[in-house]
Amino acid sequence: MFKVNKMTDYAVVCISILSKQLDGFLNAQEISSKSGISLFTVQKILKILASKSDFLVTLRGSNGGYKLSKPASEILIIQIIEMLDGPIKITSCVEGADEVCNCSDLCLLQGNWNKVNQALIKSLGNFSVEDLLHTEDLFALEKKNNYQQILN
Amino acid sequence: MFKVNKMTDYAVVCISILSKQLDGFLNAQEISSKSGISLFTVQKILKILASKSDFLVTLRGSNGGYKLSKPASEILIIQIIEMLDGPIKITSCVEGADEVCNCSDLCLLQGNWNKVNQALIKSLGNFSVEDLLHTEDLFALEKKNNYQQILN
DNA sequence: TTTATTTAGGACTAAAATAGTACTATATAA
DNA sequence: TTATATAGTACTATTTTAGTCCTAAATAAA
Repeated sequence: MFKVNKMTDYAVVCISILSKQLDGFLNAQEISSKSGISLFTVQKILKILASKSDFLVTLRGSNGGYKLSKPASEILIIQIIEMLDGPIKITSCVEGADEVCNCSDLCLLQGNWNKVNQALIKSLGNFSVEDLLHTEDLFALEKKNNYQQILN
Repeated sequence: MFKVNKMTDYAVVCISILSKQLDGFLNAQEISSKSGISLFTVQKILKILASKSDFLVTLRGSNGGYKLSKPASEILIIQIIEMLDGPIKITSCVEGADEVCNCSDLCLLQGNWNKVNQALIKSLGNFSVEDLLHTEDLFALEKKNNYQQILN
């Protein structure tokens, strides 16, 4: 199925919990308790985010843990997907894909999935973690984030 | 990684080969030869498409095979993805997903991935198989297919 | 300085999804 | 009647993802 992995889903949950913590650090155990996600999984995800992102501050030792250095509105869903799921490449025919296209030079479509891929990246780029915390009118959201900037 | 399966990719190749055949049927063996995709795989994909789609005509027996009943410009990529990959559900938290959300009532985001999912579906809905056969300017393509119909 | 605490990094195992192959039944044209 | 080609389904192998665990390093408090 066409989907991101569960880690990405969990990551968004962890980040939204952190976004509600305004002072001090939250440790992995606390995030696990608040989210219902297993401690092992929370640790794994936060380790990856801490090493790859620029929005997570960590502190070891007593009273240590994690905190955000940016508001949830500035953390994009697509960043999280790329950190936990790798780059967005809808098929192996997309430009820059690691694998060699199975159809080699017989493939009629070489490179053209790239158009679809670019459209998906643009779409995903419209959503921040904050956007997932509230139910808003979809059209209003897209118009605000996307259509205006492209058409102006 | 966030991607559709290889079957979808192969399917688009098969359909584009069929779209170039204006008269009569092409059988699985011929499509396999023209595409470089293994015969088993071609057979598997065309069987699925034939049973689920409304654009593929089949004929058994000598000189049988497959032909399209629609031009490639009327066959959408999203239809192929849904036939071979199942419905597009970016995470298990999306409305109508089979699985129960792992975070249960602790999940802050219940249902809100749906916004992202709808945006992806809208994006994918802009592309036909025909669109993948030619290299066009992406902006022109999106403007033609999408923005006008939404903003008018 | 020592100890308890907490993250960092990596390795390993289990589970799930995908890809690939094969077999039998059915339909069709020659 | 026979050769041909798809339909439907089942099975196996491979790959990917999810989940668990272990040791090292850093930090704060005792």
